[in-house]
Parts: sequence; structure tokens; C-alpha cells
Amino acid sequence: MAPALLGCVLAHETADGLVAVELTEVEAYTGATDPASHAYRGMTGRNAIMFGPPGHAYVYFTYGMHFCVNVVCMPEGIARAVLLRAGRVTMGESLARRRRVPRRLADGPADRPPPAVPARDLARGPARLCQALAIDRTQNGLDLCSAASELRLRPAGTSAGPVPARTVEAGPRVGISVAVDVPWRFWLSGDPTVSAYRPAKSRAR
DNA sequence: CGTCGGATAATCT
DNA sequence: GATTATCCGACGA
Repeated sequence: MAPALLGCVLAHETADGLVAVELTEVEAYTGATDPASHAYRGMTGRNAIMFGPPGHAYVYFTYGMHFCVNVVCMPEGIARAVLLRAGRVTMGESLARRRRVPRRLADGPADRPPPAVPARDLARGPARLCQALAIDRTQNGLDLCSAASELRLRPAGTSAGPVPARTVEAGPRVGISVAVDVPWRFWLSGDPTVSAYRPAKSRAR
């Protein structure tokens, strides 16, 4: 499922408008067989959506300030999902840019405005992807395959043409402290929107 | 360019 | 009480 999601488009339609992101980087989490998965030790309040029907959004809050979104991808009862790690904004770029709020809000009046965010960085990383698309707890559990849903996933390629041929690479997942060698991170080879963060948290002390 | 510390709170043990 | 599927700004090369 995970590499198959590369090139697919996730779109969120809100009162502010529409933002769409073409997925360029994902990670697979296989629940009961994966020590790094939120569902490894069974169902909890947070991960319940992972145990539900496929095609739904599993959104979680982490590090006290960030949201990340997954696509549930196995039948009801089997908790497996794909984390959406990065993408390229294809629609609503100005809206996505407006949603990126600078971290320092309490600056003196003489301060210059913060530098503009490069377009390639708007959805580069799982929390930034959610920020560009305005995804938070409100979207947890939504059916991504329903035409009536505000948050929709559509297949790769467009009505104007087929899926462009691209190379997929695989490697270890990011930011986890167990199962660090399992190569379940997938990305489009050479794509500039793929996240380039340190492979593991340097919290050794 | 790379590396590092800090922010910040829900979730789980 | 510890950990966390992260990001940003500062600093040094």
C-alpha cells in the first residue's frame, strides 16, 4: 500500500478554500507486528481508528504541537496504516503559505517580517503536510474515499494524462527508537519535497 | 551545509 | 513521570 500511495493526491476543502498535495514520501506501520506502531500493544483511545475500515484518516497529535495523518489500509480489525510524510502542493499554494505561522509571534515592532517559505517546503514533513492542509483532530476518522468528504484521496495521474513513470526508493523510517532498520519508508527518487531530516532523534543523554 | 537544544502537551506506563 | 511516527532557530564549518 505505501509505495502505491506515492503520486496520489490528498485534497482538503474548507471554508477558506482548497489545498491539494501530491504525495512524495510515506511510511508503513503494521500494527501488531511492528514495535514502532501506535497499535503494537493493542487498541487504545488514540489509535482506535487504525482498527477500523480502510480508506479512513488516522490523525494523531504529537510533541505537544504537531499533527500527523495516516491512511488506514487493512480491513476492520487489522490495524495497519501509512503515515503521509511529505508532498508537493499542487493547488492552493497561497492558502497553504498563509497557514504556515511563524514560531516567534512576540517580536518587537522594528523586526523585519520572516523570510518567505520556499514552495517545496510547504508540505515537506508530516506535521508541515498537515499544517498546509489544515488537518487536525477534526479530520480524524474521515472517509478519504467518499466524494462527500471534505478530505479526499484520489489516485495518481490526472484526467489529462496517465501516471508519470517514477522511481521509488525505500529506507528506514524517521524519528522512531525501535525497529530502526526496517526499510518501510518510501519516497519518489530525487524529489525535492521529500523530507531530509536526521534519521533518529539525538536525545542520547 | 550539518548538528543541537528547546518548545509543548496528549498519551501511555 | 517518561516518552514522543516533529519542527525551528541558533550556531559553526
